[in-house]
Amino acid sequence: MPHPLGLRERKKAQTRETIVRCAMELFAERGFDATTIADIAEAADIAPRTFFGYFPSKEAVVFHDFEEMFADFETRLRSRPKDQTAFEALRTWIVEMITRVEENGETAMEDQRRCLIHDTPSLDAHERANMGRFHELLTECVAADLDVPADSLRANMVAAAAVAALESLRELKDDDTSGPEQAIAVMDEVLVFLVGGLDALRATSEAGAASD
Amino acid sequence: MPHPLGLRERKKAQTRETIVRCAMELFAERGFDATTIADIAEAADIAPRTFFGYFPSKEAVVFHDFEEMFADFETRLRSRPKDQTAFEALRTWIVEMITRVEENGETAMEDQRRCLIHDTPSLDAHERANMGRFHELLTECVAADLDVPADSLRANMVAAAAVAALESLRELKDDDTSGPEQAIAVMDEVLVFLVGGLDALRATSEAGAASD
DNA sequence: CCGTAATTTTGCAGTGAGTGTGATATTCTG
DNA sequence: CAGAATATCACACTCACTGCAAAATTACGG
Repeated sequence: MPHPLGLRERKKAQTRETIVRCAMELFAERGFDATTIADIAEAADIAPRTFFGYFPSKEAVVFHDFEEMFADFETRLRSRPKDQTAFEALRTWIVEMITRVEENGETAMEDQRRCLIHDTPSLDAHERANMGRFHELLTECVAADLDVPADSLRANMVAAAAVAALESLRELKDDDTSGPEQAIAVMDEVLVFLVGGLDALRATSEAGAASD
Repeated sequence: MPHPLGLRERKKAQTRETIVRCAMELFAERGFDATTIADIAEAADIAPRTFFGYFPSKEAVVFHDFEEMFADFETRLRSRPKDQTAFEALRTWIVEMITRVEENGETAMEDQRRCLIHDTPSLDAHERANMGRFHELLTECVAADLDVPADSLRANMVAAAAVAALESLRELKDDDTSGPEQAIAVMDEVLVFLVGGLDALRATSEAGAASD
């Protein structure tokens, strides 16, 4: 048993990577909309029909690692120790994510991808849908932390601010030498904001209850 | 001069309304994806090609009033009195919007539209892109209010929470007899949260500056 | 090493959104 | 009512994406 995976699995993984690499190169060269499936297939040396055996749509190539990433986050979030808040879990995860990207020297690639997404409307919409999933998941867990219903406004706001910070981190990264330090600083700032806001809400609701 | 608008303009407006009405009926009956442009064209008694003279895409029909709405909000926001915050302008606008919809008895139609958007991925993505425009605009104006750069984290968070409230309002509306009162209550809660959060940030930055 | 079953790749035909173009019909202007 | 402006339409096209069945590839038992 010399191989951890059979020939089939290895070839599939390899083809998938080839598709991603070729597609991203073409997108960078001539833009997302100006690149056809046929172009990608030719560059990756596969039949156009085969592309759809690997990805359900052209957009999916750009977000090829999202499902994995999201699943990882969800697992960590749901299996976090009882004394850890959802926000803390998010912070830890983000720091690890950034560290990993920098270790692998993928910063340039990530930047390029962000630009592509930013100036292609259909990709931008897709990205927002992805962020929406983060938002939903976070709302649910934040609600549990705060011991309020999952559709409550404050859980929703807290999650929204956290997601905003996440987006803000992406834009910040190409500014200068980032490292995880800046991310930590940002998340700390968010935490102060959220705790302050929640305290204020608690204060007014207590005052309201006292005056009743 | 018996007519405020020429025959042409009137006919165009009428056709546009017919398209919207027919399309929304079909969407409600058989779903968005199961309805083709050809179906809509037949129902509205126009040529399929003519549809695209009125709307750039099938999705655009569902959001037929967004551009107008957004432009209205932007105007109000940018021309608001100097002593009014962006958040106050948002609150006023929302209350007017809700009041108008209820006066016209369009609540049922709005609900139906929300459902359609919610369970059609492509529409959901489009909706999120629209909300993104609100977010950007609000971020810019909130930043001006707070006297911080437009790409600063706190302006972004404040705007994100405000947008979250906006979304939260839509889901809340079909619960029971809503009226503008609930919207006002929600916005007040958001305001408490935001002010509390911002105060906390100010407090820590002052403490940090003092300890330096 | 070989046959066969499982799986992957591929070609082909088709649906549906959206665009460019030029002809035809309608409305506006003088 | 003639002619300019504009709206509608038919036609042909590109491209994303799907279903299907044949062909190629890989895995496995003997």
